[in-house]
Amino acid sequence: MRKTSLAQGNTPASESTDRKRLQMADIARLGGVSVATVSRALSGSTLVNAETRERIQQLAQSLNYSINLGAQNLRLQKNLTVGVVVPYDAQSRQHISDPFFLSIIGSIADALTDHGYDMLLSRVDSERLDAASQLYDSGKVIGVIIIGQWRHHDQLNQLAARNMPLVVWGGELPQQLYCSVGGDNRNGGEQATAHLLRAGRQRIAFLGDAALPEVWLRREGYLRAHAAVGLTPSPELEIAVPFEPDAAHPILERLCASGVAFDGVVACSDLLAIHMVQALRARGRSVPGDVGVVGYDDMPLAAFCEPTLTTVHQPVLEAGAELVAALLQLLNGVRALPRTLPVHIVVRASAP
Amino acid sequence: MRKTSLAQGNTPASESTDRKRLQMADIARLGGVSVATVSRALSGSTLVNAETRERIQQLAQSLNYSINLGAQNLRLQKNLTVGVVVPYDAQSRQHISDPFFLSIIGSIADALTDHGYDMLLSRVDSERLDAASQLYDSGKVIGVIIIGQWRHHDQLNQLAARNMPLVVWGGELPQQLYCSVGGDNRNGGEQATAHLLRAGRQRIAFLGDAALPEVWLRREGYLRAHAAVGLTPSPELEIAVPFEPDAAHPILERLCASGVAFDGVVACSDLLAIHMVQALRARGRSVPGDVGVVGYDDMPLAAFCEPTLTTVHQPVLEAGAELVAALLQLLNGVRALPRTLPVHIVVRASAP
DNA sequence: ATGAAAGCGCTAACAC
DNA sequence: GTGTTAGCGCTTTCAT
Repeated sequence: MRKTSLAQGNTPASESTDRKRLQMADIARLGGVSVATVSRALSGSTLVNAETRERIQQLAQSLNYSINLGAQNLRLQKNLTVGVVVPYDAQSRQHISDPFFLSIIGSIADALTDHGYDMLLSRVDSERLDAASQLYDSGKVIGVIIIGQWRHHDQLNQLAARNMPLVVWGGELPQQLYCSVGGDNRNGGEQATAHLLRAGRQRIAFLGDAALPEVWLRREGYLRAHAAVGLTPSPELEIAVPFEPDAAHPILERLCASGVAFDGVVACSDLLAIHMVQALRARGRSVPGDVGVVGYDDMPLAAFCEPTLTTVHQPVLEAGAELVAALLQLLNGVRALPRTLPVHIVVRASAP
Repeated sequence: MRKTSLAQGNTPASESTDRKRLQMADIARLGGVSVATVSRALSGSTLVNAETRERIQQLAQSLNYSINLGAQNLRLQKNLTVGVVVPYDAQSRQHISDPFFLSIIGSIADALTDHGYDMLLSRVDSERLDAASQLYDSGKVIGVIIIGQWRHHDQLNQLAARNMPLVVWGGELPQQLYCSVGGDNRNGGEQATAHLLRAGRQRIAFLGDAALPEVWLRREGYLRAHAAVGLTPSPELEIAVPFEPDAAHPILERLCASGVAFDGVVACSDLLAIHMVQALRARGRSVPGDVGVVGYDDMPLAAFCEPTLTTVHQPVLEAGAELVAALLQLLNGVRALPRTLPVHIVVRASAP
């Protein structure tokens, strides 16, 4: 055990060069006071003489000293770091790339910053969402925001049951123990579908993996919109497509080649919509002439694609704010109810 | 001072409900051994009896116990968290929204995850990049990656001088004390400009804020490409435009309305390029007919815009990996040299 | 108004 | 092989 109580000893191992970090004992020595006084001075305590306080603060500042937050947190049992978990697809080891995901991360970062929290960005296997608990159990973060429910509503429920503060971006499901915040997927799916039906389209394909709750809900909207006009869509029009473009593309091409007839498409992301347009045009079918395509998310570039995308707008900025607000509630021991944010269709060229 | 050495006391304040966190003492008590043994067992030490080790590990696992990393880090003087700083524009308080930025965050997240590091995402005022040092001084992170140099090469140099492990995404500048990783901006600007010149365009506008080093370098390429064919671009063709679309748009419109003649545009981001196309078309000028437009970044959607964008491709995935690799080098006490990654133009419809 | 000392949850040197 | 104990950098009670 090293004896030097002052931070003079070279930091061992790992920190190879002499990156000795300044600590309170150093400030105390230099200021000719005790660590206790430094601690009080830096926290602005009135217990310490105003003149001394001032002097110590200056000293610390001039040396770029910052209180070691690890130690402070340990002592104070506090922590201002929130974990934001972005699942990745284990099979494809796909990178975070969907513009919508990235936007929402940005908006969460902003909201957390506004409230003085730090954001620890973490990736976990989408099949093991419960791995997120490690962040919490190890005390690294005080709560977690997970982007998307993926296929594991069950795991999310278990996490919440362990009473880890948790908010999930996704759909509101029956018997849900965790707090979710999400767009109104059912209504979004319905609006998208109804829009196509109103335009006289009859055979509308649905692109998305209904094993994901959000997609499942959109599909319900899709069915409901059909029912509202006395139709039942043919099952062959429901195509299970993952969100990852690379994995999705061949499936879309197969669909176009399959001979299954359709004149409308409801895609569960703008990215899917764009790839669908590509696949269709590659086989000589026009959009929106032969087929009307509606996307989902209204990503920033949706208005600049070719064709400009008709799509269901999700309120990204509000999403970040709401996710964070809900988590803060939980941290205050207040029960946070799931929240469904309104969505609306934006009509552009891909499905006028 | 609370006396209970076992974690039975309710956690005070902030944690309102009884979210008492399990700790080593609890496992020790339940396992009928000392904390030291638990510590050794969980670290897989062979000093402890194999059977006991096994038993303690099971016990901990079954209770979802995870070692408190704050305490462990304090004791071990280690830390596996890297700060990733995304500056924001103070005036506009713009959100992170440029797809290129978001992509690079994603690629850094992946690279850090691959190396077992956590990523703390933090936003700072782009006029106070030196605020990033607080992350380091407070021991929250062991090193920092800053996205972009913005207007403060000087502040970055100061940070590096304090010998904080720092890597910056941006251009390589003379007298640079910090390690930068970036695309070859000079060459990128040159390729973009040369491409337009080759197509017979004569008056080429340059869109970007040359106060930013990366833009400055691209502008050098722009000038060099002109020089190579014996031209000197008119100064009125250099337009100082910020990256933020909302701030940029009016400037672009003013340019189009100004009567300044031009038949080509080199934009410093794809987003700017797209907005430029909009502004031009709004005034009845065609792209690429009347004006050829080249973007920068080759964001994922560049191939799907209208018109599809001719643009300078930046290697995003490689960028994340290189940034992280450089930081790891620094952490190992190895000097990391600035690195300039090759870029190449991708020719699409906006400037064939 | 200031300092000495205990302890936040953990690890490791030193006993036995 | 296991327990006892000191101490990582900080805050706060208690004594002065």
